[in-house]
Amino acid sequence: MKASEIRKAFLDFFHERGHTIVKSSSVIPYDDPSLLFTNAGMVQFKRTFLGEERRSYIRATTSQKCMRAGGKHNDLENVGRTARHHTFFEMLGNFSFGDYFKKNAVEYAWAFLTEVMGLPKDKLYATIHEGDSGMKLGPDEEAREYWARYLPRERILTFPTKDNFWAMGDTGPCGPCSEILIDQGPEMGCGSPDCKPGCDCDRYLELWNLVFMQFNRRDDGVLEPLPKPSIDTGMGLERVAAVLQKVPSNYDTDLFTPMMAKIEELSGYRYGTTPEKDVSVKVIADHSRAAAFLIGDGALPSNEGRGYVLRRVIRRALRHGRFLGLDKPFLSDVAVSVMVSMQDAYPELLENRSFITRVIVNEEERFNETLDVGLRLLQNEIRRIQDEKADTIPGALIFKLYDTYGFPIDIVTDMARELGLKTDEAGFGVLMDKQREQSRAHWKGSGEREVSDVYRQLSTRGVMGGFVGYESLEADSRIVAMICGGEEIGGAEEGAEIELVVQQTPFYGAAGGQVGDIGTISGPSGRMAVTDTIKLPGDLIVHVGKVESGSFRSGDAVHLAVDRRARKDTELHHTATHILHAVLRKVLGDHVKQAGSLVAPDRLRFDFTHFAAVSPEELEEIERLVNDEIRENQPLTVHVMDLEDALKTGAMALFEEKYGDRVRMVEIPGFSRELCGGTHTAKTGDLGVFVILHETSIASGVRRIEALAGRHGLQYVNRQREVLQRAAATLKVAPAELADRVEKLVAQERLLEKELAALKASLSSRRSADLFETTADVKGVPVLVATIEADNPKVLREMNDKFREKFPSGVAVFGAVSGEKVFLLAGVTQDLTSKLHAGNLIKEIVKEVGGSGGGRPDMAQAGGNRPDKLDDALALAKRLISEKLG
RNA sequence: GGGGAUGUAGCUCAGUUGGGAGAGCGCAGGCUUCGCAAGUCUGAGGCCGAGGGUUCGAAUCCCUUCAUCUCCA
Repeated sequence: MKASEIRKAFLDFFHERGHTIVKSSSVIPYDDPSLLFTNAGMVQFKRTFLGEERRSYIRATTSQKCMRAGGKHNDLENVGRTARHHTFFEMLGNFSFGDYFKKNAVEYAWAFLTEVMGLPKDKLYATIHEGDSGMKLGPDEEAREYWARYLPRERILTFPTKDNFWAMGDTGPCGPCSEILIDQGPEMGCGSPDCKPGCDCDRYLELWNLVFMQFNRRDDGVLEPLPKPSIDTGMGLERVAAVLQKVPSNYDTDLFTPMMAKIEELSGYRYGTTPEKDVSVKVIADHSRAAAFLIGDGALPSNEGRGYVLRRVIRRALRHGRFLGLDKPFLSDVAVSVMVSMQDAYPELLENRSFITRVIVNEEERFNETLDVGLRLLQNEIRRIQDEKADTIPGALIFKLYDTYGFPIDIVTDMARELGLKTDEAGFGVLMDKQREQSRAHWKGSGEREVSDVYRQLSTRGVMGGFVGYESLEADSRIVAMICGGEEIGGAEEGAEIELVVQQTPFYGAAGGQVGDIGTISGPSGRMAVTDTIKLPGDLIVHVGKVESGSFRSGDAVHLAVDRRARKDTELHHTATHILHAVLRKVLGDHVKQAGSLVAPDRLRFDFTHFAAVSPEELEEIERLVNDEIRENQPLTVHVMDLEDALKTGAMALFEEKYGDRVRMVEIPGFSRELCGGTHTAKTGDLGVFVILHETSIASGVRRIEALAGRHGLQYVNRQREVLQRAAATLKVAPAELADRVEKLVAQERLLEKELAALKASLSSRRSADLFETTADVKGVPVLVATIEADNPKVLREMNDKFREKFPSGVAVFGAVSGEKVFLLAGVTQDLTSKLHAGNLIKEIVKEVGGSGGGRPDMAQAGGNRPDKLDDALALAKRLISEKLG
């Protein structure tokens, strides 16, 4: 049975049993900063399980894209070395949100595995939680009884908390779980005499984990039963496929063979001939899948967070490619085979083909740069080691190369072997462990987003403000909650800064780049200025502001009025953003994708993926095309429809948006279709004008355009004109001639500067010539000690230079007064420094003027703050010089 | 989240108890050449990432911050 058939059979099976088939969410969980990646099927339902979000269904089934790299679940280094470890994988799951519980979960799982998949009943085992005295829990007898309907009791095993109890965090939903294992026979096992279910080897393979979400763990650790227990299950597609296709490793399933074949083709290596090289093939196959999916879902290689994991995955694959003798860019080719083999289930990959391959190729090039830098350092160090007649590359060096410069260890060992050197890998290991230890010690846990408890409780209570702001900018409603300083309050007086939730509101809560509305809320006895509106998970719209006059009480009837002008200006910029997005794709190419956006009343900012700077010509064309579209004055239409239907129309959907089942599609007929929850103008002509302010780089592969529309656009143009007119008026020319005139002036100025410099030079050389006339002869050495005019030390240095030009051998001491400060400089030509050290000399004489200084033997500077004593200092200099030269 | 490293001319980099901002390549011009390459001479080009502090004086020391690279979690 092909993996794609298994995936489909699973979803169909649960669909027939009343489950809604839900699309896999992005592997990047944009609305959950506590998670690096989606690592299980339940991630997209987390808030539903917590009761903070309601869905239109109570049973769901998914095939979820998942990623695990690092952390407790998966060590990157294991990937490729075992039959089961992956970075990217697909998780099949069925979910019940307070609907069915253990009985059906067990029944469904059993029926699917034995009847649909046709697995042998006598080879299956089930495990249950054995209980935990610490949690005051007995064995999960309920689950045992349901399993006993299908399995003999000796094949129902009990496992302790660490294996069979699941929790989302230290507090919150948790419960026992139950796993289904299959005995694949002794030939798949480790051969150990005490091999039994639970053994780490592949004989008794864990197939499916059923989580019985039964309790809520309170802050004090007490487990209280949930009123509506839920079900969350997960079965790795790669595993089931391996079992059903009767192959020893996930890598032998049809999920991986296309990539494996591609790697064989590119490298000429035959899989199965050398165990170490097989590992490399598997690593590349796995990582190319992960890279393709991550980039497809909007991740880009970077130096932190998710992007860094992506970068590492790509680089690991490249390194393993090297082991197979692949030295030219190859990974994008393998990634294409991922896209092709996955096109039925995930067509979006192939649609993004040019973008994904480009990102990978780009990263291959950057990696080569990293290698070059490391290689240069390594070669320098090796030369030093050989000079010192040592024979070992120290662990500290290997560590530094790896830790600081990202230079792979295996390249170091390779080079060492070629040169007959040893490598201190033990020393490296020690430092590596230390680094790990240090990081772990400082680990403060994942930073769960600060949605304060108050709001969590509110959404649990079912409080959510309905949004009516698409149709109207004013509404009457009632206060359902007031919050101040993170606490729910019953009322607030004048001057209080509060947050307010009402039953329905015309205020748009910041989302999708569009900023929150401002405006006023008036009640029976008070008025509040709303300075921001935010939207929290669970569609909770919160008005932030200050009570301007009077007071408010929870439950008050209120009138809400959005600031019209600000909202209208914001809408212009939002519509402008859509037009810009479409135009960018037209001018620059389909690889352009929104990577961030800010829509404010006074400006818009649009970040997008693109690999080069946008040329001035392109920018001009972009600006022109946007304005053309504005003049078309097309009406915008908004359709509310099912997500699936919307996607079928080819509407643009963004990575970072989490869409509900019903979405708004904003359309400019024949020009742009985007899924968007924001607010827009009625017609494109409302924008009036569109002006690009500038285009910059914000990260590798990501560009940013800032622009203005409407009255702010006009204002900007006006301001430019004012500047132009002012400048033109100052120069008394017509604006059109300004540029020419400025160029002329600059040329003239340069000329004048040169003349001035020449004049100054001749003047000072005449002065210095006069000055140098006063040079004394001390024991045959020209010595000049003089006060000159200078307002900075640089003049003294120049004077010293001139002195040296005139006297190839000599001593000069210059002093100057500038305000409250004194500058001193002593110059001694090289041939005399053995007799007289300029630094020592200056240190002596500067004491007279109350300062300090120093320098080299041939040149030293100092400064003090007693100008009246300068003559004393110079007199001292003369004495000292005579002494030294004598 | 924790560590390490790097920001100096258009590019690649050097810059030694804190004491004149440099090299190579590239660029412009002169010489040479029928022309080009090469050679040679001359020249332009730097808030030494940003902001504070210490100091007579900071590219250099201290603090803060930004960007980039990299390892660990």
